[in-house]
Amino acid sequence: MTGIDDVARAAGVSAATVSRALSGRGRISDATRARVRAAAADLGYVVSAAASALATGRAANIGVVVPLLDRWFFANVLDGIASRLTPRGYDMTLYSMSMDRAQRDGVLDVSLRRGRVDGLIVLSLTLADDEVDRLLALDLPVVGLGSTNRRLPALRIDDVAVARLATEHLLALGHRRIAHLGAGYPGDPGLDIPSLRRHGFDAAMADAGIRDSRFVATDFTIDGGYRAARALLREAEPPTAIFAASDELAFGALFAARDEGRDVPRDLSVIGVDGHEMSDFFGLTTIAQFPHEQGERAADAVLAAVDGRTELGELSFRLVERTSTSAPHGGLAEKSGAPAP
Amino acid sequence: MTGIDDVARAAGVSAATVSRALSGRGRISDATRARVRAAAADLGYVVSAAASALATGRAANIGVVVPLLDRWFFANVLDGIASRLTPRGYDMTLYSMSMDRAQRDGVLDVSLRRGRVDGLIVLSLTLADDEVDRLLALDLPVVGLGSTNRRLPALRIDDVAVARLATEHLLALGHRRIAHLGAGYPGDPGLDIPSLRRHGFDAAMADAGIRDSRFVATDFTIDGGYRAARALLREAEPPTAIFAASDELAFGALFAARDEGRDVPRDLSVIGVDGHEMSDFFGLTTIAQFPHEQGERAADAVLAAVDGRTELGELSFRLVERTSTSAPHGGLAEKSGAPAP
DNA sequence: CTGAAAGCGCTTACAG
DNA sequence: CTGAAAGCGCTTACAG
Repeated sequence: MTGIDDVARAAGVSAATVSRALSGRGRISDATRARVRAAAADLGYVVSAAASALATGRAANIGVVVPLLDRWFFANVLDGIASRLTPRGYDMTLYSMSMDRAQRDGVLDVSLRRGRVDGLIVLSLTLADDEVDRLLALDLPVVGLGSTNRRLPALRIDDVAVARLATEHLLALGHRRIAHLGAGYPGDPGLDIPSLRRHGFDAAMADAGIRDSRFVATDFTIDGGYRAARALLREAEPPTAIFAASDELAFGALFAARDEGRDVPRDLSVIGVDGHEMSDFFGLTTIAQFPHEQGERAADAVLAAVDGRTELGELSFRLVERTSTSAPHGGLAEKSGAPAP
Repeated sequence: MTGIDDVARAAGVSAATVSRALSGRGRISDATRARVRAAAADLGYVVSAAASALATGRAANIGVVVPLLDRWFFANVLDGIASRLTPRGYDMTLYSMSMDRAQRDGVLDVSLRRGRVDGLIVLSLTLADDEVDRLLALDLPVVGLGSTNRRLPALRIDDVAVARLATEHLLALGHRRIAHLGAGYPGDPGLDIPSLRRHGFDAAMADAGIRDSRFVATDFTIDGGYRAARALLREAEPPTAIFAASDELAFGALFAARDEGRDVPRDLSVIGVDGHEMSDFFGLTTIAQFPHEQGERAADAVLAAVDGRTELGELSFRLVERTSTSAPHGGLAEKSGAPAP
């Protein structure tokens, strides 16, 4: 590998000068800088990550803690993060926090303590309290995204408002028997995303004077949504509308409706959350959020944090109406307000 | 940060001994090793990645070059890779090769030359010839996966056989008017995956004595499949079956059939390639491959390559029949061989 | 503006 | 089996 001394020799200067010319730090004459850069480009020299990291204490690398790596939402966030990190010379190292206890411990107690990263973006939804402690003890700038825990500095969406918006959309259409598909974590303080969405749902229903709302906890997968919705549709008095806490859950509900012979939206309205790339094909009404942009903002935020600045804030969302929601079939009597279309 | 000297002091030995005790390299007494490890655990000491990399020349990190980061297939491969790397103490750094020329150059000429990784897994489908040159010039162990270029050592699936299997499935059902949805790269040597699949398709059709097969090039997305299939279905003599080169293309074809009022499989049979997590819900017949397992094998292969060993080989695939394929409607006359079911 | 030299935190021949 | 010391390839006060 060609090293800094090779470049110094080629440019007729010292290694110190090469370092200054390439990093842009310290004073150096324009002529020298140009000569050194030309020599470096010529030799295809690139500063060694390890040596530079050791000397400066900066790794030029951001760690991203991800939950399972295989969900659509996270793939898009990652792409957004990469798009902002690369141009600024940062690499991105992934740390997968699976369900396996030993694995999680390894990430928290070993991998992340190797000093390989300057900052962390945490995408993991479900961190135990002691895991948050250990994350914070790393003493690394951290930015949570979609984070469940209030103790983590994070970029957040107003999940209560998201759920309210979705529920009120259904209520405005005239639905009264509305079921919510989400998740429930035992022993949770109730401030995680699924809980917040459930709160928003409950609040909207309460405001509408409806007491008997249904909630079903399942996992955030198509299959989870499928099983939960299928069970609901087989009840004596099935809901006329489902508010699913994610688009993937909603897809499952759509497939369930199909397999139970229900027409959407005539027999069942379905609304999701995410703005999944496939939601348009399903005609799914959803509360869209923007994962790619969220990734970009998270990247900017960690980089700011690495420089000692704070750059957090709220993330945006938007109702996207499509064909999976309408007034309940034969339910005009239930509908207060606007006349049927 | 607690360093090696802190541990040495705590254990009453030298830094050299601590290093040996923790790395497992070099001879050391069991008692000393145990004492040192206890002290390290006690202090929460973890070897600095930068210092260790600089001293040994090994980064304990594998780079993964990915195309866009937002396709289902790659997300699963990544998960598979991570599952094998982490337990062996390796981290995984992602390098996104987008469509942007400057970005790709940055990855090849700068990021990957920083010495941050010991080996590379290349998932990128479309590398130009000079990009492969530069990749090879890195002088790093490389393992391609789903790789387009024959000059890259890679784990491969027999794409010609995959396409043959899919096409022959359709032929065996009695289809004659079969269209293939794939991709075409201009100026390509014809050994990339889409081309190989097309070759397999052509060969199977030729063997069946069919000369007028249709091929449509589009991009490997749901939307690409949707647009291509929709156009096909509007032709005067639409195909009775579509072989899509990926499940996402196939999903698009399924949505197109729906929007054109065609029943699947009565009016149109559709077969894909991948075994996408949603294919089951769509009832999509497909040639399944196993991305998670492929990721695991790729990880094992780079790690072997880092140690100077070669561990490549062929990847497996399997026909999974579901409800999107059947004999063509009213097409029994066309069917040669077995009687109708 | 530029160079010599110390130092970043480990690892590993080399001695013993 | 263990320690002292050189060295990995940079960066950055410190002089000049």
